[in-house]
Amino acid sequence: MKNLRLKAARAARDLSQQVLADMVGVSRQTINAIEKGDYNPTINLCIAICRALGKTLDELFWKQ
Amino acid sequence: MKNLRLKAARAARDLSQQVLADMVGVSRQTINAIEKGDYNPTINLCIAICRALGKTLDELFWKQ
DNA sequence: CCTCTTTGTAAAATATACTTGACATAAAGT
DNA sequence: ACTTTATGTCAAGTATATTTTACAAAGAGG
Repeated sequence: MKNLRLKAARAARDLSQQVLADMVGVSRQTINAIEKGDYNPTINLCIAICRALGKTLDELFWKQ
Repeated sequence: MKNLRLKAARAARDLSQQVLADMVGVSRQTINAIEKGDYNPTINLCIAICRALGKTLDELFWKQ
């Protein structure tokens, strides 16, 4: 399923997928795939994304 | 660096690495490596571990 | 002692996260 | 019209997460 919380948090900071990808050191396609929900990123990448967006793991990646 | 919060949470529930590994569907070595801090598990595995131990991502995997 | 459980560790193989390069589309600006 | 930016998607390759098999050491209990 899509990760809309991530998409929203990125939008709230007005960052493109490309810019966020550069900030965390991965390719744009990786960010796109995570938002699309295709796969299963590593925890270190999730943490880097959270830091870039000023959120925590629970806020962006925890599934109730 | 070691993940001592994970080790402590597992100890608090009196689970061996093997039993936790079975609960979340990975090998014992994978749990051992995560506690040892060798590597970088996927987010879905982290979530499964959190569920098994009654913790959240922030409690076990967030780095301040 | 002996056995069983737990943990630590290692090497080789397999599955999959992630990259690179590319193409398509839609929206915004000139 | 043309260009630029943002997003979506795909296929082939590379890096690495995870498995399997195996061995060693320490502690608990019989």
